[in-house]
Amino acid sequence: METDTPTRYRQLVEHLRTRGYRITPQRLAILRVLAESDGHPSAEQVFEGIRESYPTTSLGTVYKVIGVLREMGEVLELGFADDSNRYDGAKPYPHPHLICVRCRKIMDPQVSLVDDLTQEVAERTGYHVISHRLDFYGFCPDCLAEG
Amino acid sequence: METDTPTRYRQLVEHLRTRGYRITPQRLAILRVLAESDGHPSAEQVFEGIRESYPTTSLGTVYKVIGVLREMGEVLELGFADDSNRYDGAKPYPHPHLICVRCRKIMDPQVSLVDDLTQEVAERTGYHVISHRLDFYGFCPDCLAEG
DNA sequence: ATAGATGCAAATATTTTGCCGCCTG
DNA sequence: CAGGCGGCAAAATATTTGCATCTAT
Repeated sequence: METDTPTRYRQLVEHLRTRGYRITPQRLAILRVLAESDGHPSAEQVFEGIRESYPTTSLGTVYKVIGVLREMGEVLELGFADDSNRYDGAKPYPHPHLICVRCRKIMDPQVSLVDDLTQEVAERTGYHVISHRLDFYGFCPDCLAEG
Repeated sequence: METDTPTRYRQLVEHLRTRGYRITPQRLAILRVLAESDGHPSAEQVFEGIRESYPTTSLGTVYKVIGVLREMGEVLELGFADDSNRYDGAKPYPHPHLICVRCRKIMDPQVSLVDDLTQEVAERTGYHVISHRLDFYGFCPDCLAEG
């Protein structure tokens, strides 16, 4: 049910190639970070993660590649009012997020009621619901322990 | 259970006064727009709404007043990745939103399962959940009819 | 060989901040 | 009348775009 990191990485490369995009070292480095990250990195964080393996890549290129992946539906973009955008290339479909207000960690909770809630919204309003963005804010167990 | 517009307007004025903030014509105009709007206006839209009644107010002042209200918890800020931020001064507590992807209208669906979902998230993760942001995207009935 | 990608820098858009004169309390 | 507030403009931040050069195919 969960796609593992190496598989997801190869998947992303393959999808780009299939669509006729060129496979460059910069793109491979960016794809690896996006496939590996479970922490929902910002563009800046992807950029940092690439400096180690491929130091000459520019931030502009990171944005351009993310833009392509976003249009392809291979990356989920999470916008925040205060922070910069965060990206999820591991699970690019809508799913709930749980954000620690203290350490800013973002995790994916496993929940069963999402479909029920979505259906309730659709039935009560007459909308044709096609997507969602469900964020919960709170304190993670680690931060609760630390006080 | 719903606070009507005039009541909410007086409430906002009173809350500002109580906290020691000065009541100026500009602030009254901004508060009226925020209390009246059910459409979740942007700062720019609040600014436009004020030009009619109080043409000399500046956009900077709109941002400053919204900033004060946000810190007081009297306005809910909704950030979007692509769009500018939207503000809800009528119901400044967390609640689900339903956003039409065609006409960009934002409405508040009436749902019962939100608390259940929140509790499920908390129980399954050990987080202490304190807030949420629940957005559903789709086509509103009007846009469905128009094709 | 060539269309497309990179890198750099300038442009854009939104929100925040600084400062001075004015008005509320 | 004193300190907060409004208006204006500059600054700060995040992202997009333009263009010359380079490279994957």
